[in-house]
Amino acid sequence: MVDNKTDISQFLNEAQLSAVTYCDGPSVIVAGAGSGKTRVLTYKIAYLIQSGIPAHSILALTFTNKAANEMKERIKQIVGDRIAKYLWAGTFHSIFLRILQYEIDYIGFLPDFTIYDTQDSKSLIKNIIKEMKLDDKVYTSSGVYNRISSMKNHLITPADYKSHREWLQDDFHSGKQYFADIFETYCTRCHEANAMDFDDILLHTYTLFKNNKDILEKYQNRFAFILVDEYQDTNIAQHRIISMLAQAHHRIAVVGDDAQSIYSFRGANIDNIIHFQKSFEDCKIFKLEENYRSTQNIVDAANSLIEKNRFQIPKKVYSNLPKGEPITVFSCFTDRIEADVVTEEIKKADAVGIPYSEMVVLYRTNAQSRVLEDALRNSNIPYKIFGGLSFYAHKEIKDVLAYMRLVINNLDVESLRRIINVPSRGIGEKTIDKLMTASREQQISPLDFILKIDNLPHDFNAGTKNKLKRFGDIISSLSDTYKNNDAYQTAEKIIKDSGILEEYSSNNNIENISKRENINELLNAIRQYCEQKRAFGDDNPSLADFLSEVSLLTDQDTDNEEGQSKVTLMTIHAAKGLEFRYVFVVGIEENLFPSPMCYTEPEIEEERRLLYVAITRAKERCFLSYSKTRFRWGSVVYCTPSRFLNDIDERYLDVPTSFNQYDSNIDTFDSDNSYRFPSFSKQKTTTYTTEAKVLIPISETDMPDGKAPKFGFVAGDRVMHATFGSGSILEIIGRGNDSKARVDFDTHGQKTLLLKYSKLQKI
DNA sequence: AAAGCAATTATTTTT
DNA sequence: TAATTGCTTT
Ligand SMILES: Nc1ncnc2c1ncn2[C@@H]1O[C@H](COP(=O)(O)OP(=O)(O)OP(=O)(O)O)[C@@H](O)[C@H]1O
Repeated sequence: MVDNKTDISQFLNEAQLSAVTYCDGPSVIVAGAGSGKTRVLTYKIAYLIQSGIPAHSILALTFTNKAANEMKERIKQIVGDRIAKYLWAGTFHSIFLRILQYEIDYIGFLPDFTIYDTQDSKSLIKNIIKEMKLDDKVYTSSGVYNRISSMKNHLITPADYKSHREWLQDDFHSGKQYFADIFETYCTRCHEANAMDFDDILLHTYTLFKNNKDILEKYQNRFAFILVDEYQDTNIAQHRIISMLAQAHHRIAVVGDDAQSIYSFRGANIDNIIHFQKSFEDCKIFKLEENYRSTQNIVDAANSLIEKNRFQIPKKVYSNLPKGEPITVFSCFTDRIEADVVTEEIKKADAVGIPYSEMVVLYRTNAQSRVLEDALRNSNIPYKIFGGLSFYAHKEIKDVLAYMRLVINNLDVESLRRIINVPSRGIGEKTIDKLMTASREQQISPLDFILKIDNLPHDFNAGTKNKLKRFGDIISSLSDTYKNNDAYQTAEKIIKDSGILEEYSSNNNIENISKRENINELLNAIRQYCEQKRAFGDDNPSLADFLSEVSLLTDQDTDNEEGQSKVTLMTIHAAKGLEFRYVFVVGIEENLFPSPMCYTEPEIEEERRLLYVAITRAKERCFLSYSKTRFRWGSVVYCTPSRFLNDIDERYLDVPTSFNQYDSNIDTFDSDNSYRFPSFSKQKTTTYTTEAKVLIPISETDMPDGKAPKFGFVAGDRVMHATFGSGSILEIIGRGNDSKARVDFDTHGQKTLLLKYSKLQKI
């Protein structure tokens, strides 16, 4: 190795090094968790650059943008900043979007097309179903959306669909004969609105390459080497595009682990990696067997779990790290106690010097985060949550973004629908429906119709017409602003002229303040974006670019590492590829994990893989817990331990002393469940019940009934309510979180209000 | 057209 | 529980 180059062999074991240096043809690494697959990919890129392949000729596809950036950072350290900068690294969606935007002349869309998110798509589908006067119980927007998405991920167009007799017959027999028509209309409408959904990004890339040989050749030549991480979670469309690109030179390296395939619900196809050899017959297969991440106990426990899957590529994974602690299992009486137990363990870990940022709590569904948050907050433990309601999912932010999208792309019907009456302009449902029909008759966009309304036939009354025209004027003048200004200036004017900020400035209640803060935060993000772009030499950062970046953010991408060290809360899906010293997996119960939506064996096996992924995120310690009761959909439900707990070899589990009087009761609920965890004979399990809670600090709200008068109101207090105005409290009904107040309002009479919602203020 | 209120009903993971 | 839908009143 030339001495001015970092010798990368020092960072790799033998097997890894041979995978890195093999460049004569296609290669695939199928290896277990923590064996260094991502590491191999990273160093392989560095190796390629060191061997003289320019960074701008290397395409690296990762599962999140964050992973791409981390990879880039590491490569910069090895080969230097200036070279690594030009590497093509990102998610499938973000890279392909860039290509589509660049090849805009060939894809039949106009520049600055909109990306519809799931909500937009579902809303469009809902409107189509309504227009076609179909039963929305038979055709649910989610059901239709999922089916359309699945079709697109299999590269099936409406025309293809309609030529498949079998599918049409199946639809007919299941009473959904109009699905094909909805599918077709949906695609037409998206195109008319100059919009693409997530799946279209892949689909249109595929068609672009398929229909334009010269363009395909251009990218085949540009990408002299292609590398893909997490290949087990690619779908058919992605696999086909990658195959096309690599067809010319066969310089492709993919890595993955079939045991970690957890995204089949959005089209991921495990066969892509299992049968990679079919697409590239000369492909070389590498195996990595040593896990560098986790202790032996964690690796062995995970292996014993995944062994129970019938469909898998058998593989060895071992660890040479210390044996470590066994995996601890907690049995808890309620979900709240479970959260307290986890909180306690987090405190203990903190006390022995584990930083919060090295701890993660993983769960199956986002809804489970609530109890955990409460427990952590009560103990003043800093935490951050991924997923669920992200910043960009807030109503006020989505509204502002919709304005931006409409201003950028005047054809974007979904955005127009969303904000034509936000803030309230007296344009209601009837008017919108009429506008849609009329504009479709004229074959122009609704906005265009409004702008030309004086010269077009219509039956709006003068008042409504003026309201529409005023809205049209706002948008068209903002569109002019957009053409001549940068992202920040445009955004600022949109927020002002749309009237959104004003709407939330009318009164200073807590919600309005937080909405204003959010809007300002959005402005800040845009300003930062502009500064960043300018630093990279882009003089005129456009709002459109900001929007497309934002629409393809993954949950992990929204992490900003500044500030204090925090415990992470996320779903297992979101934790893909990450690692933490301490991992807590909660809610390992039947009807939750595995999800009650899974019936078939392949579905159950995917859930098992999900637990495998969860456990293998842990470096040092892993805690699994389940609860015997859980608060769900407003009532208490009884739960039994997940069958997966029985799949893990006892030898690697630490299940401390059992005592628990509740077992006998609860067991009667599921006497037919042969998998039941506490059922295996001398299995010892600690159940944390309220009685056992001496071990656990009892929070104020968890006390049986001595709940503090949480809201601090007593009869006789004078109070103020946002809508009813001032009044006097007549009595307080109940205690604690669910207490109500009967209030005699000066102008609105008597009302009974739940204190936790009513936001009463003492005056 | 909009706001307020009562009734209903859904239950997973995400680019 | 929370979000949505449908109904009633202004
Ligand atoms: N040869 C090695 N020497 C030291 N550490 C290593 C080596 N190989 C991998 N590691 C470390 O092991 C951990 C797991 O590596 P990596 O994330 O690349 O594995 P992976 O196979 O991609 O895992 P997963 O499939 O779970 O995402 C990382 O912390 C990495 O730094």
